[in-house]
Amino acid sequence: MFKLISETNTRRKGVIKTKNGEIKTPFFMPDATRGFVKSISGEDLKKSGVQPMVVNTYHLYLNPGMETIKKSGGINNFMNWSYPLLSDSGGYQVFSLIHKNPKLGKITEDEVIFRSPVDGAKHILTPEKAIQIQFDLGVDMMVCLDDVPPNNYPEEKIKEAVERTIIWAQRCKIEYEKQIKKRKISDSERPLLFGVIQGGKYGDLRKYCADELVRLDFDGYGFGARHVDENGVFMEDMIRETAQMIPKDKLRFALGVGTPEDIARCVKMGWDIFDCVIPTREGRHGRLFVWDKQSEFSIFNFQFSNNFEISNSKIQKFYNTININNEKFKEDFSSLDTHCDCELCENHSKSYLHHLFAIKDPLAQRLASMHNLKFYMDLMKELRYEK
RNA sequence: GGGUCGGUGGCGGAGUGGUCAAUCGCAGCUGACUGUAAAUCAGCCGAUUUCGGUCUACGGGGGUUCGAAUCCCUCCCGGCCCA
Repeated sequence: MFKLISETNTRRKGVIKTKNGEIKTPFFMPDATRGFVKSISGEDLKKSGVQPMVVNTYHLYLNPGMETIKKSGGINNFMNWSYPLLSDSGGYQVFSLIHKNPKLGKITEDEVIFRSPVDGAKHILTPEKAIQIQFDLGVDMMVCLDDVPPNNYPEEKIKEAVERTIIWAQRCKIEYEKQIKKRKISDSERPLLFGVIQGGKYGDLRKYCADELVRLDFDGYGFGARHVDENGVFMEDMIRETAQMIPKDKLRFALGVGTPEDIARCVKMGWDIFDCVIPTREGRHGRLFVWDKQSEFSIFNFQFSNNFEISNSKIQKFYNTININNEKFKEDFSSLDTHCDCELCENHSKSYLHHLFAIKDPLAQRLASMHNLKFYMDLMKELRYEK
C-alpha cells in the first residue's frame, strides 16, 4: 500500500509497502521487460543502485511461459530478484505493435489478438487474462490492460480507445478482486493495481477517463500513451492537468517517462513513479549521461520553456550526453564522469569504452548501461532530496 | 622461359562499349532512440562547389570509337599450370 508522507507545490514524498519491501517515492524503474535488463546481470543492477523494476506480462507469457515461471516459484524467484517488481499489462504492445502496424494483430471489444512475426501464431490477451497472468507472475504492482492509441489519432478514435480502456479497467478490477479472494491474499500482501488514463492530447477525454477510473478505485493511476506529441514536444500542460485529476493519496505513474529533464518536471508536477528504456537502450547504443555540475541549471531551478521555438532545443539541462562512438573520444583517456563511482567511471577511460564499442564487445553495452542506470538512480535520489 | 587467369574506391567484391563517380557488403563519419518486435534504425562515405555543376578516377602508357572500367597493343605486378 501507498502512504503519502508530504506534499508541497513542487515536492511530493511517500512510501510504498509491498511484500518485497518498501519503496520511497518518487522512484524510477528500469525495464526488465523479458525478466532481465538487457546486457546486464542482477548483480550489475544492484551495483547501479536499482531496486524496483518493470517486467512485461505479454513478453513473459510468451517466453518462457507461465508454466515455467509458476514452477520456478514466481517471477521474483525466477529472476532471483528480491526487490519489488511491477508488471506492465501488455497494453503498450497494443499500441506499438497493432496501432502502428495492423498486420500484427487486431483489437476487438473483448480482446486483443497478437500475431507472432516469427511463426504467425495467434496470442490472445483479454483484460481478465492479463490480470491472471500478473497474479501468476506474483508481482508487487500490476497494471490494467489498456488500449494505447497513437497521439496523432483523430479525437473520435482516441475516444474509442478511452471507452475501451475504461471497460477493460472495470473488467480488470473485477478479475483482480476475484483473484485476491481465490488466492486468499491478505490486504498487506496484495499487489497494487494501476489504471491507465488515456485521452491523448484532449483534456476533456483525459478528465473523463480519469473520473471513470477513479470511481473504480485503483491504488494508482498511470499517464497513458506517449507523453510527447507527434512533434516530439513534451505535453507539459496535459501531463500537469492529468496529475491533478488523480486523488492525492493515490500513486501517479508516468509510464515510459522519460528523459532526465522530463522526469524532473514530472516529479515537480506530483508524479511518483517512472520507468523508461532510455538509460539502457541509449547506453547500449553508445549514448552516456553525464552530470553537468557547472551548469547554471540544477535539477531544482531549471525551467522548461513553453515557447515552441525553443521547447525542443537542448537548452536548460543539468546534464549532458555524449556519443562515445564519436571519433573525438578515440584517444580521450579521461574518465567519463569523475563524480560517478560506477564500474566504468572508476576503472576505465572514455578511450577504452570507445574501443569496446568500436569492437562491438558486449562489455561496452554492459558498462554503458550500468553507468546510465547509476545516473538515473542518482537523479532520483536528488529529486527525493537524499543527496 | 612458355601458357593461362587476373589487377576496380580503406578492404572484400559487382560491372564487361553509352543511363558509371561506378550495385552490394565490411570498415569509417554523424544522427535518432521515451509503459523495449531496437547489440536497432536513418543519413553520409573520390575531390571541389554559389549545390546547378565542375574536375580527377577502375595497375602505367598508347590506340580504336561520337563515346571506354568495359575493345586492341604494350609495359609493370600477382595467382595458377607446364618446363
